Amino acid sequence: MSQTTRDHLLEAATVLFAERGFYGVSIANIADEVGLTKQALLHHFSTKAKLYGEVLEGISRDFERVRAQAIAASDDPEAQLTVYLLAMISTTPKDAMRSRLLMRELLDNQRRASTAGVWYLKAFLEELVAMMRAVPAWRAASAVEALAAIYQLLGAINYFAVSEPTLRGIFGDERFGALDDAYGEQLERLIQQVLKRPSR
Amino acid sequence: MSQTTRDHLLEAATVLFAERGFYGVSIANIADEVGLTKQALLHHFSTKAKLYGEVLEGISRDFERVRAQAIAASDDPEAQLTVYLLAMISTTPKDAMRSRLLMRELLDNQRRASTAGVWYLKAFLEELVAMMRAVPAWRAASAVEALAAIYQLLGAINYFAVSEPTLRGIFGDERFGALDDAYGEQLERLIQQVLKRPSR
DNA sequence: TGCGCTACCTACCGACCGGTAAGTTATGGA
DNA sequence: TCCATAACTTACCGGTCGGTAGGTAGCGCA
Repeated sequence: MSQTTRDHLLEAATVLFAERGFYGVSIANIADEVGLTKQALLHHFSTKAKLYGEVLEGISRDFERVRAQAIAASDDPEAQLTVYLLAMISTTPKDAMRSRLLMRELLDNQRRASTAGVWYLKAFLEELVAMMRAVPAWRAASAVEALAAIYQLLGAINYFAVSEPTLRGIFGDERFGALDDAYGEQLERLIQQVLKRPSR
Repeated sequence: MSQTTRDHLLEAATVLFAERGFYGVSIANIADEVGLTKQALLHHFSTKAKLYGEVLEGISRDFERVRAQAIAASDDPEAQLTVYLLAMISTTPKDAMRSRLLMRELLDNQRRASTAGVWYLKAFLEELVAMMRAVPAWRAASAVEALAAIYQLLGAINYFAVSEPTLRGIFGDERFGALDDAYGEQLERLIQQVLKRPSR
């Protein structure tokens, strides 16, 4: 069984798509990464678009697992959401990679999804809105208000995660390290502020 | 004089690069948009990279002009920064386009700038940090702390601007309109919260 | 033994990529 | 009037793209 080969291809594809985007990576690039030809890749995933789809489904599962852990860790909706959001920025490379892929999806979606008709982010956003509206201060808010607030937090989190290589290039490694530390602290405070504060 | 032709090419390039990224647009695409051949484009801008550079310089000038207006409008550093940040999200298509280009630059920078060695965003960020540290509550903060806070606000602003087509696709036009309204209101409150609050 | 299936391979296709070379056409100044 | 220059053009180049066609090698099972 070559489930392992398939998994290797999927893993390489995830990394490369996150780094360079759907249009910035060729299937030959991905196949090279695991020492195969692109025809071997096409044998496992019949088209590039299907491979990309499986990559997005993979990170959706990752997010869902993190969410389940956050929910299991506490009975307080506020704590659950805080843990979930902070988990996205915990500085492991894998978390940053997922953020990048999310951002790529937002940017490239217009071209890709409008032809494919698949909106990978919809369920993800709706779950976050549901978690937000379980928080006492947001219980009376409309779905739209909750989504707006959630999106601001997602922006603060993912924008930074995405910027890492650029900020490192601009400011150098040691100053970026200090920035990274400061960011984590301030983000937690920002989340608390938003969660405490009702919409109007 | 064909300064106009040059300008037309630059304008088309700005729109297309914002929509599809550096690697998602060919110089032939851009030239087609103004009814010329790609060789005509290469006559005005010798390479694709130079054209892209001029596009980024153009939006830098746009940002600088908006900043100058915000500074001229008030003597209060807090009001200046608020006006500047809110101007980025004022829902005109051009503002959203600039946000997309900024985001593309953050994402693609690793490939592009690391070879070119040009960091278009550095001056932009440093000016924002300077404005932040002119605000009373942030006067004692370190540059890194101010940058972290600024980056959270930039994230909240630009992430939303970038997501417009995707959110519109997921939720439809009318629900997106409601979200857009809610976003503006809540963003202003978020900016106030961050500006009032000292770092530690 | 032999059949079918999985997992790959080489060879190729038409389309497109950024860029070069070598023109043509129009303008404007000496 | 001549001639340089600007503003384009067509015709290419080598290379890469996603995908197809048609294999082959090995393995499990009847």
